[in-house]
Amino acid sequence: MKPVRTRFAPSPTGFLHVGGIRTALFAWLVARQAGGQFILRFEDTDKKREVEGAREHLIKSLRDLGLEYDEGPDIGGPYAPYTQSERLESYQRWAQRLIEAGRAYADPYTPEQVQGFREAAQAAKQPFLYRNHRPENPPAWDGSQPLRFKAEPKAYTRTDAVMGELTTGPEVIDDFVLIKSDGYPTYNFAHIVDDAEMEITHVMRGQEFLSSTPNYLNLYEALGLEAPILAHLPHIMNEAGNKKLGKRDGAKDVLDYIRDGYLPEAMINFIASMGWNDGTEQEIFTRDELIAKFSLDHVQRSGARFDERRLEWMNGAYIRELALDDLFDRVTDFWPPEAADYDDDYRKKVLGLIQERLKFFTELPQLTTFFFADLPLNPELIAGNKQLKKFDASELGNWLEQTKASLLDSDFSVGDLTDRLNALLEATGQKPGVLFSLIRIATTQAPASPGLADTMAVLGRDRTLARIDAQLSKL
RNA sequence: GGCCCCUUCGUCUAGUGGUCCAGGACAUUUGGUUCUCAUCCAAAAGAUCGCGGGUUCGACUCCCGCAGGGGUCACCA
Repeated sequence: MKPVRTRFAPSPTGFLHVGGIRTALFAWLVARQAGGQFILRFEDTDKKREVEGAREHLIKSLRDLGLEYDEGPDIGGPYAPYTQSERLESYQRWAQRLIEAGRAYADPYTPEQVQGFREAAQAAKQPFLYRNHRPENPPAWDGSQPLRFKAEPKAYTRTDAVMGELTTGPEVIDDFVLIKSDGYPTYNFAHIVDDAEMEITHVMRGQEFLSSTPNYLNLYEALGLEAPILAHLPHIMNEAGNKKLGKRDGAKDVLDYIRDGYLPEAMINFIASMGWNDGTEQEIFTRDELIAKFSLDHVQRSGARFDERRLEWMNGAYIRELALDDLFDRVTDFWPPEAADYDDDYRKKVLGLIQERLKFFTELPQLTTFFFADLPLNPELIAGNKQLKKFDASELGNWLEQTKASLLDSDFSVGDLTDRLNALLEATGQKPGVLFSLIRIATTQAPASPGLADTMAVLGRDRTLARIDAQLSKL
């Protein structure tokens, strides 16, 4: 049996959003599961649309998400080059065969003429078919005109690895352009040649190619090639669910998610779960589990909406499972500037306290700044607290004084702090909802914070007492 | 407009003729976990399985029609 070889073949026209990365992911999973190869190929046959820096960006996206490829433009491989603009002789060679077999011909019309045909068809509410205008005696192809495929329209019934059995009639088969007048092949031609030469066994691509597939099948036959296994993936829709996710309406670059502190493994898990599941109730899959359990025939046929809240939940779930040291290494670039003055040991203690609250890393500053710097006193925290606003300043001040007195000779271990806090409850006769709220606000000035004793233990005696004093002076 | 594909809780989905008056997860709501936020635990609410016909003893599951949505009809991929 032939080794499984899959490819991801983007055009360097921009960044990768979740839809694009999912296509890459599924292809990667199929290859890894079979112990085969995953290949990156650049389809840069439209020079007008090319975007500067897109290649590097695409490569970085795959790398950062851990979708390593075995052959590609930057690392080479046995079928190099992996960039279509460097493979022009191949396309010429295959095109020549087609011409000799009478299956390709020069398009004698001007673009305006073809556009005229198209508009006429549109006006008549008919689909446009170039072959209705197929020239009887086309000129010899000299490279200055587009080279067109001479199709042999027929019906097809084929099996798609995801969509199942698909049927179309001859009316969808047309004479499409093989090689453009600028000398570059079209996607339609180039991908077929490349996939064949690179011995690709499975083609994963978006559903938008479903309707052109019969044309490709016709070309495979003309070329004497066997078509690879085809898998058309349903679209990922935008949040409103009314169209396929696209860069135009705000689809985010996957690298932006990484920059915001989403974990690659969570991204991968989440993206895989849009349109695929293993038939059980499992939601969280490690990379290795995905590789082991993935199957194209469990891929959904309908489109899925992209729900960022679910991604947040999953990322938080992954963060919680991380060993503290691992998490610490990953958040290096996300600390608030105030943290610069503190050593790793202190930061790690802080991180340990907020780990279960963190959904993505850019939240780190809002969750931790008060551990590193004194926040300005916020009177609203007390005035807006439904438990505390009932009491007047002298009562609150009195409790804070008692707290201070008790804390003075604490060793500030979590255990001792807890004991003293509990004793304070007795001494003041107040409920934790009142006393602890007051102390928590005084010592953090933050709307939310980890447990009181834990927080004070990390803050330490000097800072805790100073903050209580500060609160006292402003009651 | 032609052709193709799709259609289960708000969202992601399980479900391949009976075990489904439909299960899980996210989100939402409520309660508990000595304060807040979060975690965790428990619970609630949430889908007449797009609609209408068949087939069958029996259909979310099979067939037909319709509707809605998406895609495609480029010298873009």
